[in-house]
Amino acid sequence: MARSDTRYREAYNQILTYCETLPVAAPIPSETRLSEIAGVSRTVIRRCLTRMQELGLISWQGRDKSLLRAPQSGDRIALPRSSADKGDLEQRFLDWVLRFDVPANTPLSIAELSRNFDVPQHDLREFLAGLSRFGLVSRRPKGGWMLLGFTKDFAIELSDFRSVLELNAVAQVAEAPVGHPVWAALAKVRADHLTLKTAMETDYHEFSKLDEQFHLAINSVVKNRFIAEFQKVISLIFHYHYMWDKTAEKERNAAAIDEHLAIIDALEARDADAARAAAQRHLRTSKTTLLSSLRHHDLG
Amino acid sequence: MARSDTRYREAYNQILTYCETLPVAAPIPSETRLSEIAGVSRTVIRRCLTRMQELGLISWQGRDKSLLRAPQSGDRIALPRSSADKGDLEQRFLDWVLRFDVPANTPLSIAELSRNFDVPQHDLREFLAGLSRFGLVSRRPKGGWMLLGFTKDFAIELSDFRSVLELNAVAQVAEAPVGHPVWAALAKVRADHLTLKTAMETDYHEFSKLDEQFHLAINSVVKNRFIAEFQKVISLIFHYHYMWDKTAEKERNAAAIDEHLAIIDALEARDADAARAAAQRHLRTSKTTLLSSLRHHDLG
DNA sequence: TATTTGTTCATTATCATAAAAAACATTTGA
DNA sequence: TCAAATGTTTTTTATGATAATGAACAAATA
Repeated sequence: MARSDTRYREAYNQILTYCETLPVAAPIPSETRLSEIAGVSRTVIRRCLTRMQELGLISWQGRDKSLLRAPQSGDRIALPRSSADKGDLEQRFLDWVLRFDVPANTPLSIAELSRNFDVPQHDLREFLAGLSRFGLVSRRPKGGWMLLGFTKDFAIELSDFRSVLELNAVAQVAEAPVGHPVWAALAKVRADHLTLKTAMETDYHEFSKLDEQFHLAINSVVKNRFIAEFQKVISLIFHYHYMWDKTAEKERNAAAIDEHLAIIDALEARDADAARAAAQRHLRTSKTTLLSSLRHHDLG
Repeated sequence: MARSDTRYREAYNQILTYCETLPVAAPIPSETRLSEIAGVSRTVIRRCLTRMQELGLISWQGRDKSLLRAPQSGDRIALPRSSADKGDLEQRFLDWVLRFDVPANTPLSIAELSRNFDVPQHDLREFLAGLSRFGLVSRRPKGGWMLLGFTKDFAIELSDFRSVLELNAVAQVAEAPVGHPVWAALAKVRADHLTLKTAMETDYHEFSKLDEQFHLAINSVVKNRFIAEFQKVISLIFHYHYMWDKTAEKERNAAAIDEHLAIIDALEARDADAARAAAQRHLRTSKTTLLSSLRHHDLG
């Protein structure tokens, strides 16, 4: 069959809502005007008008259209149960991969994913095509898709790439002018880190959020669509791995807090070299953690 | 309708080719074995065998299959005219965008592109979905796609990102061990640069190739799938823009040669700081050139 | 002459479905 | 008997056809 008429249904209800604001017998705006109101083409509007005429809601002859009676809830048209949000797909997909430890080189079934995520097959294909640009999935020779990550090589390369991006960000922060919002953000981050440090014994698992907050602040100075796109994926992957890897979590987090603070210290002192060195130390730790979390998976 | 049977047709011909190596009356291998030979599933193989039986090429009963006569060219099955190569699409698309100066914010018609590039609509959608990860295209609110690049902002961000990647590469080259192949490559690049320099008056347009060669050599030390993926797109874009922007080409190229040589000098001296500084100078020139070529387009 | 509607044409999103793959069950013969 | 082959069923994928939508143009109105 052909495409769904969801657009028409939504437009129809929207036009009804608009008509509710009109008094009975009021003239109805032009088709072009209505199409602007509903954000659809005139074709759809004419379909709406036809139905309204059939229901006796309006009179319509040439360019004379007027409301015959106030629309009622029964006049509305049912919307097909909307499938799950498409924009959310990335998060849910990575969540699935990491939470269930989907191993590298797993064949991905579009049909199955489509069912599980409640998303049309072609949307999934589009999504996977996007991920293949990040080297996370690829097409298989006999058709279908395959999950490539998370091998050791993948983790190493991802970490290295992240380092390149973050060191660049740190360098830019060090050169940010005094009034730049990043300084306020970092001051807040520092305070939150110190607060958590005093309550470390009990709240150490809260660190995950702080980590995100810290890296977000640092990277906020970099206004670059390419970097931003990658950061999204990178931070998701690191974030999830930290979440699920529970070995020595408290010690790990305590160390990370100190590393973060060292970076902030150097930045606030406008010491670019020291900041770079501190960031390098921190990124090396991160890399080690990510790799060891993979090793656990391999063994388990 | 449904998917094409190209796979079957190709497999069939391939099996025929295999059978040509067999003597008449020879037994034919198992279905599983044949499926390995042709690289398809048993379903396809059985379809092939059925046809071969119908043509009287083989006898087939249960697991007894044997060749009745040598296959002839007339036994082969016609292949549908294969549409243009899919892997080549990226190059051709960028070529089209840059060669015809498709302006930013142009709506892209899948139908039209599909005709022009001789590629199924589905494949184009997948391709564009991939590009949207690079911020080159995006989906439009009312459906369809739109070309976003090449605005000034896009060029700036692309250049900046390229700088981040290349400076990282240069730093890694500076630390490469003596026996690393990059040194031989750079020596060759240096020699080629010097050769061109002497013939600059007439052959200055040959520089484009050298530029590619130079940046390829530098980036070859970076083994990283993410960076590699981006470099592909970046180098294509820079490459094409240089090709089409003819203003002051000779002077531009002469200056670039000296900049390249300065970088190589510093690298061979293992002076990382000097190499970084030289690379930064060169990248700044590149950025300026890219931006000015955009400005010309805006005016023309 | 600027809007509005009527009409036609082009494009997109979506689905049904044949082709292909994969999984499972049965048979065969050493 | 059991591994390998075939027979059968189920699942998945790729892809053309097509209704829904958008867009362009022509005619009409006021």
